Amino acid sequence: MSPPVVPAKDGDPVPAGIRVPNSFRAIKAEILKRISERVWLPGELIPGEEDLAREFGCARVTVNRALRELAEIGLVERKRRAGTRIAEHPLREARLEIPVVRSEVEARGAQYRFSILSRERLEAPEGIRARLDLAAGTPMLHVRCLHFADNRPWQYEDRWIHIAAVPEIADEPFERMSPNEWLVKFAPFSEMEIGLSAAAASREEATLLAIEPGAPVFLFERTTWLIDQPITHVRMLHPQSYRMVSRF
Amino acid sequence: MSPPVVPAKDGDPVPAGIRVPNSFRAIKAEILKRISERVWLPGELIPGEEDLAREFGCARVTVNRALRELAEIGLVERKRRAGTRIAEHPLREARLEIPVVRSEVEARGAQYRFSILSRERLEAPEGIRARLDLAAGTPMLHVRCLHFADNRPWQYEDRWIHIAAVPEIADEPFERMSPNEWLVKFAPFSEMEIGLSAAAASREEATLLAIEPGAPVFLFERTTWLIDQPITHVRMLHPQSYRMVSRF
DNA sequence: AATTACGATATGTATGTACATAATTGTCAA
DNA sequence: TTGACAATTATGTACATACATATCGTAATT
Repeated sequence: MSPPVVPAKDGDPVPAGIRVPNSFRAIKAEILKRISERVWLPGELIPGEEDLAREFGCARVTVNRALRELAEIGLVERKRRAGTRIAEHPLREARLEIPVVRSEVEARGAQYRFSILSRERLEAPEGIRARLDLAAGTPMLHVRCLHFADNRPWQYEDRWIHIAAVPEIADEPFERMSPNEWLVKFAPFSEMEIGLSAAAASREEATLLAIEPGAPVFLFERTTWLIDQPITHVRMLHPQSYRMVSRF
Repeated sequence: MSPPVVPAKDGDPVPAGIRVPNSFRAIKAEILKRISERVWLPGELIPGEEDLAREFGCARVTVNRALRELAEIGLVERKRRAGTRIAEHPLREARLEIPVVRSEVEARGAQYRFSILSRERLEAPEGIRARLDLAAGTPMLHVRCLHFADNRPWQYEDRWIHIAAVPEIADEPFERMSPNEWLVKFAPFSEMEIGLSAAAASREEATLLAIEPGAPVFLFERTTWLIDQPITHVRMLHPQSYRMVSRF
């Protein structure tokens, strides 16, 4: 079923006052419904904006917005001349919240504490520089930090910060706030790349995390930029017991 | 610096033809720039849409769209009456694409192949039942499957399917399509829970993935529901070389 | 003092219109 | 057959305008 969302007349200038607000949401919902009820099958071309607008009794722009937002979450695919079609592989995406370590630990009812292992200004190694697209000799801050939950190692953090992008950090001692928290608070970013993988703990990492060398660790890497200015690259290592969860 | 994005006259009906397209992107960029250059600091209230529209020489709706999209990625916070302010804690979330194994392998330029290790109808063990919230005795389909990239083991999949939720699957031999692909194609879901962790390969898993027992593996678990009907629970095991990436 | 009512205000959304842009299709010529 | 080039078309975006809605401050009421 698909009753017109708006009972408006057809093409005449609407006499102001009978507009139905929020209809782009209603249209979004209706389209979603048609997808889930298999009225429109994956891969199928759906009617054009003009047609849908006529069917729903609303403006084309309104349909446009509904479809645009559905395209954003990957449920439909749109191409100019070609039209809109239901995504073949509803390329679903999970939303992973990027947590502040402290909140994450505290959310589990554990006591949070961190300790700075090292903090030095130096040039980043080739690999890091390449990832951040920075020239040799760029001054960077290297901070290594251990996070605890109830005094048990929770995360080992190895971070490189592009000082020029966050000049205030040069004098930050990280006594009260971990680098993680500091950056979240004072260094906004617009782009981010994350990588998730499993790895075997090196001898040093194993010692720090109080596990056996070679034991599996969960590796979470993150690089962030503001516009195109690299900010920081961080490797976060968790012992095997860690589990990242997301539901939606 | 902030030259007006559009050189349009002030308030008179624009004589059609001198509009600047894409200006909402330009405005977005300009605002991002001001954030990154700390013209506007975190927590600060920025001018209203009306003001910005006047400054940029464009329509309020255009500024609205720019700001709306910035709010979507969490860089600014907007409240009616209260105005727009730069986000204090750009509490961001990463979007992890949930791929179809085959596409994922092929996207890396490798050749995809899978093989079914086992396929049996039986009752699920307690742990799985609990996770899916199903009663003892519920008939389920248990499928174990190995996915290859260029003939090297890529993923070991251990899946439980709630037959009542997807009755058509009872007779599916998975000869041409892997369970993963079949479900993606024919079993829509509305809710999903994913878990990411690192683990040590058991002897059996190690044999299947052609790695050493105890070697680190990347474990990706997923449970899906349609409304509140459980569909499937799957454990996907990747050898250490696997890396899940997301950028935006 | 606490509660309620109300007006002011910034953002939110809908509409008709106009033009922009990408991609497909058809046409014609080499 | 092929390559170049238009014509076509669906989506993409801009704008002026109008109304919707949430929420803050303030004034009136309890």
